[in-house]
Amino acid sequence: MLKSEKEAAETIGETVFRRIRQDIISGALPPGSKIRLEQTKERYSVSVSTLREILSRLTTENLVIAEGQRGFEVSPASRQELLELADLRILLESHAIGLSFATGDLDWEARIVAAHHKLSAIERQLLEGDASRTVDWVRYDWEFHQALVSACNSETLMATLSSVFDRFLRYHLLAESFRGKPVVDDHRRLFELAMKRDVGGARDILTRHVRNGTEHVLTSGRIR
Amino acid sequence: MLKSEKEAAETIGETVFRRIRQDIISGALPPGSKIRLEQTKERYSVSVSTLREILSRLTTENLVIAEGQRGFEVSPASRQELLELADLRILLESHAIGLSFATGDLDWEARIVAAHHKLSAIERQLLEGDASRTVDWVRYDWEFHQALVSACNSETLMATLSSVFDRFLRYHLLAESFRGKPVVDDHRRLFELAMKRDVGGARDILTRHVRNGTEHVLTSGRIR
DNA sequence: ACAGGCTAGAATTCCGATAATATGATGTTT
DNA sequence: AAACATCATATTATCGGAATTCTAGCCTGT
Repeated sequence: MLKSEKEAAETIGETVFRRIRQDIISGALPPGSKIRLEQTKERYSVSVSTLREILSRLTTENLVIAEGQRGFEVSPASRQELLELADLRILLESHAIGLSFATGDLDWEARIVAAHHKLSAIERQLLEGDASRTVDWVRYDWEFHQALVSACNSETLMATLSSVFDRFLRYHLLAESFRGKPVVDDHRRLFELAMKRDVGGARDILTRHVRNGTEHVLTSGRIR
Repeated sequence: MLKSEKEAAETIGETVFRRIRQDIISGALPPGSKIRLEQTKERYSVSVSTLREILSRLTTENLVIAEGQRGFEVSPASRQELLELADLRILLESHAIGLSFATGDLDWEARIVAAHHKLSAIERQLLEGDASRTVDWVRYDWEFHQALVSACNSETLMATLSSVFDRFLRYHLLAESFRGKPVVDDHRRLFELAMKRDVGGARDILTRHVRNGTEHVLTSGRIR
């Protein structure tokens, strides 16, 4: 988890991988759209081989679909998948919260305090109408939720949750609207409950948080 | 040449992907071992590009690790990961059992009956000492557990569970020994509880089932 | 020993070629 | 007009090889 010194060995594939993944999650590459290799390799300035490598990777976490001899396409968005992801996120994150709250030490608390501080600062700006910070908000939101579970002591759980979270996030970014004050309140409550190590309470808030978010995305009407 | 139709839709990459994945799970490619591209591409008769594509895919589910400019290696096995996988399997499969038991119809019951029939037939042979069937047992075991959750109605959950299951299975195959009668009894109980739609009971058995399996692997002494 | 540099081997990336397949247009039959 | 066959074009899947960069083992001189 310490990634200090030897970060220099970044390969092109790795970099572009993150870029494409980001573009899918953010909606820059819209759901269901065909990914033509010649065209896309220009866009990201990589060769076909490297591009295929990247797209292949993304198929494993279902952000991209590879069909027989028909190439790749961005995984389509469906109401059904959104509901499944919401369910899974609640399951995984609730579990992780239980583990994390039980063993978190002072460093863990500090991470949460810090993450919530940044998050709520951005949220204040958002509520005041400064929409330019939504990109930051997305990152800080994830970092806050990650901080909450960061003491769960299971790489595997964190990785799985992370993938589910990102795929869930894609639907929110497709809906293109910040849910507003209820979200901010949820985060504050989660923060307080974490400090009190109230697992049950946190789980309840989280569950509502995710379900309301899902509802919000669905009623925004951009998902079929 | 004539094209054999059913098989034509499969790409080489797909085929070899499954083969390599299988070889990792079965231990033919041992944990922690370096994967030299030139050498490995011979072994599976594919080009470097295709091989890299495949290995990249496997990194996403943590069966292979790609390190900076240092190539690929089979993900090492650790006591810690085994415990994490066990935990995650219990979490996911218990949840899926809840969903599945609630909505399973007659077809679902039939799938379980069929799967358990096959599984127990193999297990009888195994108990009588016919070790030649372990490969089949592994498949039928998974098919039985899959049948149990097959009515959970969540592709995402099934896919996640499937990956966790396989990675968990790798540890069992490394331990190289069938646990014997307790496993058979667990399966019979799970079968009966499924027919009775007893979610709580099934979850209890499953939890014990997985924990005992983990214990068995750990005491077999092949994992550091 | 050991620091530094050299070198053989690997990995990464790109490119061009080829065969197989899909797509779309065109024309023909019913 | 709908269904079907045929063919040209576009795209994919795969391969082998070349250029570049990085790694790791080895050598050498101190």
